[in-house]
Amino acid sequence: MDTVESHGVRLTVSFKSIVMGFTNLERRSLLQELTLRGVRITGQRRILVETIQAASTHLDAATLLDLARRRDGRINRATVYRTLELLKRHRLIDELDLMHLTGEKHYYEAKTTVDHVHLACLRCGRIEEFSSPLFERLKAEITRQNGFQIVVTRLEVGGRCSQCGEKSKTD
Amino acid sequence: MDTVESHGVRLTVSFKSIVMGFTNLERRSLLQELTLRGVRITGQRRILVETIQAASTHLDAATLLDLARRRDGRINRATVYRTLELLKRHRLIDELDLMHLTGEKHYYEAKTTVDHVHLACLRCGRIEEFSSPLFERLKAEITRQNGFQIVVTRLEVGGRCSQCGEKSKTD
DNA sequence: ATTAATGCAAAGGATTTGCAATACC
DNA sequence: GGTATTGCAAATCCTTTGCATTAAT
Repeated sequence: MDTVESHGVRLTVSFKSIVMGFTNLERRSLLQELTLRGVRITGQRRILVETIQAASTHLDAATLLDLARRRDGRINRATVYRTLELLKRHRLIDELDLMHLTGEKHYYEAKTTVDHVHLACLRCGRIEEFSSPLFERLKAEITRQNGFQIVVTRLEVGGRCSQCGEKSKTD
Repeated sequence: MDTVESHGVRLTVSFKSIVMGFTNLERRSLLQELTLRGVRITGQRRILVETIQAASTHLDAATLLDLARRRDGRINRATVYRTLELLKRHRLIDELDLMHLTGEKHYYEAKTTVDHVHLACLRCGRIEEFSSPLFERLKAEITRQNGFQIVVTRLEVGGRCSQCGEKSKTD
């Protein structure tokens, strides 16, 4: 169990045991938390939020728009950006660059209950996720040593994934 | 002494002890390392590189252009971006977002010999730098557990600096 | 003489915005 | 009816590119 505070609302959430990998990380329930915060859920907003929640990869704004339009063709790009802004403001999604592997766009994902690292393979583009108690300890140290109250973290690592590392030995 | 790999070339380079204005992190000598790599140093390139090296803050492209133009008014924006690209390719500078505190631009700094964290105060915009053995341990763990060869890391943390944290108690 | 670096202006990609139209309570 | 959300198109911000010119070896 743990306590999270955001916008003056204090929530108690339970953590599941987490190893690693995109799907194994426990994620926030976006609609539920928006409702708790008294945010109105309109038809389009619901579709966008559900699309992010259901995503099995990190979505950029254009992909999110595409996916959402399969459910409602009227959804506009501006609404996508405005909804992302809303979710960011409420700290329900994280914004990533994924080391700019593909241009300057951003990627989004439902926040996980425990922060995690993104490992971006500079060769094949594969993204791995990794959470670790060491990361939590580092955060605690930052708070303690700098008197810095952490709100959001973003740790991205670029390099060679294990597969590409193997391959390159015979390149 | 340290070993660096870039573009398939492995170099052993010596680091000079450089103390910068904003922290006491030791930074790479950009001109020296470019020379070691056989990169031609033209007049404009020298100015741009020296400007980055001498900077006491994280520079965005527009600011770098401004500063460099005080030394040579002919320097063009395209040259700035091309030089930054060159330095990135050689892993001599790090590219930062600083949590997008001010728009979508990037910030650049001469690489430090030891990776560090950027703490961005979401309230006052202050940037603090922080390096820690725990960060090194986390990196080692990433390599060990995922078989991931780290080339570059970027850890940015957003929140409240100690000053703003104090203030907000009486807001 | 050949190759690399630069200037210029235009294009490009991602995101934001002003305002009118629409949906929600 | 009044407020919040959305569509549309244009604007904006940051970065990149094509091509002609200039500099470097």
